[in-house]
Amino acid sequence: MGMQRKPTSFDIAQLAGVSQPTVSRALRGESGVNPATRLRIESIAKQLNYRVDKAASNLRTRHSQTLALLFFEDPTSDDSLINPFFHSMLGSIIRTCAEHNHDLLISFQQLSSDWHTDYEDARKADGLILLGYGDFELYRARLKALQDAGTHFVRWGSVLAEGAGLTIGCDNRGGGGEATRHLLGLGRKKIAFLGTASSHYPEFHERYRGHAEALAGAELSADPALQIDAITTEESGAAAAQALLDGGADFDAILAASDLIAIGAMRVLQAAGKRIPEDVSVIGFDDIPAASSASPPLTTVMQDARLAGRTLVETLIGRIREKPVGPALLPTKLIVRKSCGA
Amino acid sequence: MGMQRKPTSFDIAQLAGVSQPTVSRALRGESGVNPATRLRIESIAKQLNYRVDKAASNLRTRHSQTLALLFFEDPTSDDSLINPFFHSMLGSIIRTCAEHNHDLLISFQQLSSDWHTDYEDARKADGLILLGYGDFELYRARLKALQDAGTHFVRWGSVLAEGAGLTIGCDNRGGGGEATRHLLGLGRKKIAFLGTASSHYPEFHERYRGHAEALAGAELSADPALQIDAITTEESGAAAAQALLDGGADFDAILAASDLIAIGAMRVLQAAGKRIPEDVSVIGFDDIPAASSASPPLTTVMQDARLAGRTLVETLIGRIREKPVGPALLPTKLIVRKSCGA
DNA sequence: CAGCCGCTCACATACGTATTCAGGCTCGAT
DNA sequence: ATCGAGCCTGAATACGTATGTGAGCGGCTG
Repeated sequence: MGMQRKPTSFDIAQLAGVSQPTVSRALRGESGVNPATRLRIESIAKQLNYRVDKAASNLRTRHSQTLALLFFEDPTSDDSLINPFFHSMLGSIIRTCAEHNHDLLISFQQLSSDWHTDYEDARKADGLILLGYGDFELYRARLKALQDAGTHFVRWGSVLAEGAGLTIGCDNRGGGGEATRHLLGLGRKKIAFLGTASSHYPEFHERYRGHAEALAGAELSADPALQIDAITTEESGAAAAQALLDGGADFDAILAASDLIAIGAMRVLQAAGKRIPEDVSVIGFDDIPAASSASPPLTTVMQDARLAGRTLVETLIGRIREKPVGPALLPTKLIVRKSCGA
Repeated sequence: MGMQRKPTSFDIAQLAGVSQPTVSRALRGESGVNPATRLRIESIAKQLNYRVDKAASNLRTRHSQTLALLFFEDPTSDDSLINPFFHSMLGSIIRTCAEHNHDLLISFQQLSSDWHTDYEDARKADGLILLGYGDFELYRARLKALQDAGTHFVRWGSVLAEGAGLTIGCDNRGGGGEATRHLLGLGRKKIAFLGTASSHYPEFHERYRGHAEALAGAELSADPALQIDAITTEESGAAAAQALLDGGADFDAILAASDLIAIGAMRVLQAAGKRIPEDVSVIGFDDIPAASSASPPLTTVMQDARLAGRTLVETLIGRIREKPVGPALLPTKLIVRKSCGA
């Protein structure tokens, strides 16, 4: 009842009439412990509500059974916090960690901080999951440093872009291509792409590349005037759409590099009197929850966030255990809703 | 470059020509260390990329500088994962933890598991943050056990409902009242309440109570036929609205116990040909992101999720440090949008 | 009967840090 | 020169667990 000292394996040992190492072995299910002894120890442990002291255990074993999830963020947005696409991934990561008996630490990181040494070096975690969009060139050096330090980590991003570390990502190129072919199939020929196409943003870059390849496959070519930079926020999408309108170029469809961009763009287009999908077909990317409740409901290239989270965790754990693991390219799926006019 | 052993405070001591305790003192900023010595030690530490071993430090100090965030969930929903209202709270919790130099563990919990002994007893965390809706009666015994065990914890919930532990919550009663008075002010008199009003769900119960009190203040009384149970999902809201329609009772407004309920209900009402807000005014609760992008944009009672997260963390840390902290009742704010017809 | 093996267990120790205690040093005052 | 008062520092130790090593014991083989 009162503020007793937390029971230790020594306490149990004494009560069970054995030594502390035997308690440790028994509770960890090691073989070579007499079944009767084990049972006695387990019973006493349960009765005392004993828990292995994680700190002591970590110190002795030199690992923590803990993964750290690091979100990288724009220092600018102090409010939106987590990109909605990562929300469902987060849930899946949490679940998968629990399945594998790992704890999960979570934190935000500025690209500029010295996160690359803060977790595994301090033995807070056995491995790192890196999440977040942002200028890839800012990561590159850090990733290299991480790898040189022998840190275990996986990241969500562009699998094709060369770069240090184990990367899990979806088939951005294939997804971009499929979306564009769908628009072409609807008879659209002047397709704008909203999203930064620079290689500094490899995922968007690949989506754009798939888009351009699909155009080429239809004997068309990507019009530079129809590509407008945007990062993955509604505001940026709205700004891009406005820029597109202001530019005066003719277009009958939009492929947005993310759903947030698409939603922001639709808002601006509708405010400008464009009907969706009659005047302009719109397709997004990600399939965040807001996509299906947008008006009109947004056709989009789905990334399987649940599979993504699971793959990240299991790949990381595999790597920690020195198993042979490699990067993974996850499939995308076109979800057809009203916004493209199918 | 290679797989060197991780440097320890002994390594630094040797290089600096001092003893290990001096290194520990210097790096922890303890007073009573010669400034020159301290500088030398700090320089060597930085050069070796030294990090204090958290496991050893935790073992020695007997605390972990870590908080654990426990989400309680319906075992049923394996997909939606986290209630959207908690998303922004999560971001704020992560940030506030970082500000106070605490790490954050996060996990999902089934109400039935033995979570109440898994974290602080194992010294994984110094304190617990409990989040989640659910039948309060299922918590009650566990909370009592937690408190009896001397565990440090705070929970988000109904501040008014008696129960063990330190609770932070918003003014559900006041918010419910304000929403209903607003509807009355618009001339609505037959206001339905969608949400479980039972005391098993204290937060909804209080919102309902505020609603009923506001009606009483206008010489009206709450019609039992206009209260329909619902939990905080869109599906449940849709089902409740359908039940309301099927029940045949006349109504000209809806106060939903959460935004998700409101959004689900609006969908059903609109499908049934009701115009919002012309035929039915709708007000939600929470102000999740989807509220402002619903059609029509949803009037709602905002809970300040950012303040909530910050308050939870700071209260918990205060409690861990044995400072005088108490429960907190956070203010709500009515956000008027189109759905109520103001 | 000697030697061996398998089964259980206890002894000793290591993990890396933080903290208590005591001692050496410098400096100024007498 | 002596002494006390700080100021720094080092030696010793504890935190609780996991693991390498070896001991006792009974049974078995040759």
